[in-house]
Amino acid sequence: MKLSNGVEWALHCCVSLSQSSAPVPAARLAQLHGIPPAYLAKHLQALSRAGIVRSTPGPVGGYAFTRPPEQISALEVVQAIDGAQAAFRCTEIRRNGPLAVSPEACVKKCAIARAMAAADTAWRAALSTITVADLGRSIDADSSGTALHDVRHWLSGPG
Amino acid sequence: MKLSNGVEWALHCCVSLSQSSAPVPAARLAQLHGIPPAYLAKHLQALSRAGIVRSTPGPVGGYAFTRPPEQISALEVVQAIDGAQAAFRCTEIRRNGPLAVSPEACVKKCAIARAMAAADTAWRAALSTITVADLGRSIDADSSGTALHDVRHWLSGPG
DNA sequence: GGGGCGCTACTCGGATACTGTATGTCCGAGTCGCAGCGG
DNA sequence: CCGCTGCGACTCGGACATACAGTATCCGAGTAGCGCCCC
Repeated sequence: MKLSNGVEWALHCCVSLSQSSAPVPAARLAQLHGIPPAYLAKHLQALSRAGIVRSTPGPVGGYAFTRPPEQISALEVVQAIDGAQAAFRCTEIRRNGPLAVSPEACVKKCAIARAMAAADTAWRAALSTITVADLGRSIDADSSGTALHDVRHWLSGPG
Repeated sequence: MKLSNGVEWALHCCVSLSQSSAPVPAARLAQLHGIPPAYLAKHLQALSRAGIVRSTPGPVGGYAFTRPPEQISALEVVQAIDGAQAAFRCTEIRRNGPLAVSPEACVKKCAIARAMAAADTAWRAALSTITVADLGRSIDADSSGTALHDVRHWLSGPG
């Protein structure tokens, strides 16, 4: 099991975006984080499709939030990039082999799928309690309150 | 993010193994679940390397538990197949770009990595509370108490 | 008849191809700002 | 001097290659049981 690399990029970009009221181009976000611009654009498109950010074309365009960062959970960002489906997918092997379970008895998910689903729910619940604004505050605290200011200043500077 | 298919196979095989005191060959487990024998063998090797099962070569050989199923958690099985490392891996992009964080300030994991690690811990905690014996009991309850008996009987039957 | 030995069949284990997803890149469609021109 | 128009540059968006991990398979090494032969 491996989480797409774009998840990390998207979360960092969301924190950066929360520091700018004006739209920020994908290339500028990529430059800020030192990552491939074209590939980051692909992931930002996913955020756009998920309704987390809104894209604006044209010279002063870019990406901006559709809502305040307090209303955007880390779970939303992760699901936008990685998909909402659970990591574990039951292929119903209980219906195979000499002791196959009858289809009528399979209306209920099998115990193994239930256990994995419960773990998945716990994972998503943990992510849903954290907002982009929380992440920004934590990062700011780690840097003694300079990180967010620097980002804000850099984003407002010359392109 | 996608969990290997072998996780499902391994969990089902563990429940089946818990019903046999004698070693069970990989081919027989594959037949019971209707899955590719050669590929299942690969995953059983992983369980063996993790110390969950013990392999015995020879005509009456096969795989058997090293401990009672009450002492084997679903987390152990999942980690044996999928690896113990977390799904999210921080690539430290905060150290890139024009606002790179100094290496001395990176002794602490960044807030985003901490958030993802917390979610991962919740996921693993949920899995660690469930044992192979629990899974067997749940499956048995779903089938009104016939499933485990059938497996036990089938495994003791002719090969 | 009993013990030793060789053979056979069965098991696991790792090395070897193949497929699908994640990664990375590119170019085209659309849009806004700005400069130039006319009134 | 003001408004309109055309151009240009910049933006996103999806379509196109590549690398790696999961999937699937095979054959060789090792072991235990069984039958046979010898004593």
